[in-house]
Amino acid sequence: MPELPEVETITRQLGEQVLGQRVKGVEILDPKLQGKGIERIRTDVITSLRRRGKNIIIGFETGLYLIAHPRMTGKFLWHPDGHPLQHLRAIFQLSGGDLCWVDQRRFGSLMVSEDLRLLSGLGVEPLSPGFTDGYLYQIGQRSSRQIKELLMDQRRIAGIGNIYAAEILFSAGIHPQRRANTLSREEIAILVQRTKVILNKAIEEKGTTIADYLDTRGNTGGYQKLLQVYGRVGFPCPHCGRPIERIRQSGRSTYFCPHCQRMK
DNA sequence: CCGCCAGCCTGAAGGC
DNA sequence: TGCCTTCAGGCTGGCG
Repeated sequence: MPELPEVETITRQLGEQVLGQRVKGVEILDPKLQGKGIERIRTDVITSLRRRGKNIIIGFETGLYLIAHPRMTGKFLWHPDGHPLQHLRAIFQLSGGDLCWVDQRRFGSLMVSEDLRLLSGLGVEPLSPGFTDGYLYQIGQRSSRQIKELLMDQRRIAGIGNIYAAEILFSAGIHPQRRANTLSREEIAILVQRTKVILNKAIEEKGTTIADYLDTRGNTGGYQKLLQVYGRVGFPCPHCGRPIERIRQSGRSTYFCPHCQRMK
């Protein structure tokens, strides 16, 4: 579920909440999480917190890393003392409290490794200097895929999912089914610029909560108030007032304004 | 390389 | 009330 802004929020909060703490014990409640090496971090001190794409990377003094991917419903909750927790899948008992991994649908993954090569297939970070007009134009020219699919291809660009892809394309005025290799340099430049603006704004708002997402404090995000098209089928387009439509792309819903986002 | 689909899971919501 | 279908923010692997 979470995309880049949500995972960035989680990572920043964990940096404030658990950096420097020592692991006292680990309890794995979901059998699917067995065999991932998680028990190896039994007494380590947390020395770094990073994000790569939609992955949260917790580094330890021993050189181990815990790599967490929330998929649809995975989340870390820091020290939710006293509150009964549904869908609790793992508990990291730290010197300052409990870090709980909660995941209703159990698609999320946790794994421990000494190197981060398993993340080497991820594409450029969209908020890094490497995500330029030239880069997107180059990968676009080599692809006849629909532009929304390309934006969400984690091997090319790491961190954009279904919500922000729709919002970025609306903001750029580009139809989600446009073939990537038909976009002009001007359209590509707008796309890159809007991607950075929207992702940064969403981070500022601590992410988007549609149904399930919570940050590590158990709070919802704020960007759902700013969504222009996502989930808004039938509502008036904020630009032209015509109804927002929903289509299917590769089995997933895409929301857009057919008037403001033309095919040609 | 590409697109499409099932599968992985659980729960909410809507139709009848 | 209950039963059934559909839908959900992600990703992988298999097929053609």
